[in-house]
Amino acid sequence: MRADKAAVAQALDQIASMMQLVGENPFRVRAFQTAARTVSGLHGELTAALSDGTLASTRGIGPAILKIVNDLAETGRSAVLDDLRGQVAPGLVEMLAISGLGIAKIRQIHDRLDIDSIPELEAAAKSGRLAELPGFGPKTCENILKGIAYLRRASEYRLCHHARDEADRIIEALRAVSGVVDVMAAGEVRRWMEVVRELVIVVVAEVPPSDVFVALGAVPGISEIAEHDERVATVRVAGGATARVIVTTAANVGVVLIQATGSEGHIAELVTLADIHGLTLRGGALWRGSAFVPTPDEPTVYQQLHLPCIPPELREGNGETKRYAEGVPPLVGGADVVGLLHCHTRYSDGTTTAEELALACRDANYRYLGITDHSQSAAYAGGIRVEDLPRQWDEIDDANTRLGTFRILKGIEADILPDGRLDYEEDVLARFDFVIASVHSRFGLDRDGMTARVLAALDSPYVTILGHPSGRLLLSRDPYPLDFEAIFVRAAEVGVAIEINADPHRLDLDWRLLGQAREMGVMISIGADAHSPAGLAHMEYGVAMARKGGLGSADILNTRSVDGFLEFARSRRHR
DNA sequence: GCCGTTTTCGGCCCGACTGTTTTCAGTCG
Repeated sequence: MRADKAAVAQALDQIASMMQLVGENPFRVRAFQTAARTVSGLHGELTAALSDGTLASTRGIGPAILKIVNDLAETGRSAVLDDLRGQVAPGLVEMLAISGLGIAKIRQIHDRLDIDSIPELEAAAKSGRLAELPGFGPKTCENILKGIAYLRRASEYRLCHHARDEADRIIEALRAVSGVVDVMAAGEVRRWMEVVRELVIVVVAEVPPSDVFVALGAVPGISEIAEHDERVATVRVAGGATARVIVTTAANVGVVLIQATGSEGHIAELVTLADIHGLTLRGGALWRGSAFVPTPDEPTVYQQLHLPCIPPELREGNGETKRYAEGVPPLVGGADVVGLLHCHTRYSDGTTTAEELALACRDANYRYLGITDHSQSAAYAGGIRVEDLPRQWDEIDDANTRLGTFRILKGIEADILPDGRLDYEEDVLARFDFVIASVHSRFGLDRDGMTARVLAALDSPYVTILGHPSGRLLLSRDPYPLDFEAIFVRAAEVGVAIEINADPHRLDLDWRLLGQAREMGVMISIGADAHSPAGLAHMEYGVAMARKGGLGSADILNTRSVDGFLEFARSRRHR
């Protein structure tokens, strides 16, 4: 096994991108893009899906792509991919990530200006050479420069799920080093930040740090040690990511882990508190006068500072030490969430049936599943036409007879149209168990226009949940401007929940706004936005955001039983 | 390249916005 699901999916996407750049048939390209999504959304291991024939019988995977997936899985290579790599400069593929640049423009840039890298493109845009091309004007050049700047800023960060994968690989390698007792992720990864700039790994070792660093250099996948002092090294791992590795002893791991995890603000709060209690937090250790205070774990440190152990998610320096001096109210946990909401099936842009998703949910100990395919206006996502709804509802009824106490609910993710109306007539909306309303188009409205649009949608008595309320796509699209205070006031008033969309590309509502939403009486719903059974894994990120926002079980709509959830949806219709 | 209650070839996702033009190509969701 040389490549996992993610690596194969990435390779298929690369093939699709390069095929576009060489002018391949767009439908052939789309077949590869669909296959990439299908593979990354596979339930279980790729090897299993290959050997038991699941993948071969999966929709969208034909003989040609199956062979490529097989080759990639077994050897990590594919003749098709290698061939394309010989034809297309990697810089051109990178350009596809620049917003506003598509295939046609990139090909023109390459063919007419002989440009095949982003730095060359940037220079041409600045010099005015680019604006001379037909179809390119000053606005286009300006947008390309903006797009390059955005991409560059974004490239300093990684999405949290990618960061966690990278951290896990490094941790695994470090665990194998002789003399290493324990290895754990700290920093932004441990705080569940939605984007991560720096990986930080703490190593507990019973040998001197220098021994660990020597061994580190020989670990497969770690290409160089960029710098290190007595106990800290910065290493580069395969793929270009860097990580800070901090080595400590078991007697001091409490302080080291706290310092490696907390934001600067959190550490500053702790330093102040230490001072108040006659202690000094300095140099990676805790001191009482000149006496070293052993801290074998984090609770010991917080205890010395007269604090409860503050969960890592909350260590942001937002005054949490003051807020939690009396004790930490219990945060919502993954097991508290019993309903899996916001899922797509083949009726729109999902890859499986409602029943297949339901079985995966039941296996994962959920008690109900809310299917919410896209509504009719979302043509690009294959939104459901009104005439197809009864067929989906029949299938759900049918599946429910086989699922025992598990329950599938009939929902919809209805587009909020530019004027704030929803995407179906009221008599159709009334037939769903619940409705998620989301904006998927016309992101360019100004703050007042967008706020009025969303407020109007909240006024529909059929809306249960406002989906991904800011529209942000982390590291690729900024949120649209919205008056969240006005939205929270209205949502609380009319009894609409607001979603934390758990897709790691979104994590929207922003956790920074959750405290305010709760104070204003807004119910929060955690939505998986799953397009396949693999999407169930999103929930961990959604729950983490809720925890970062300081929310407890009672603040979350889908911790309620199916009856409690339905009651929430219904009560709003009868106000 | 994939698929089939339109079934082995011919169709596959389309409407709207943006910036460029001066009637439309390219991009996006």
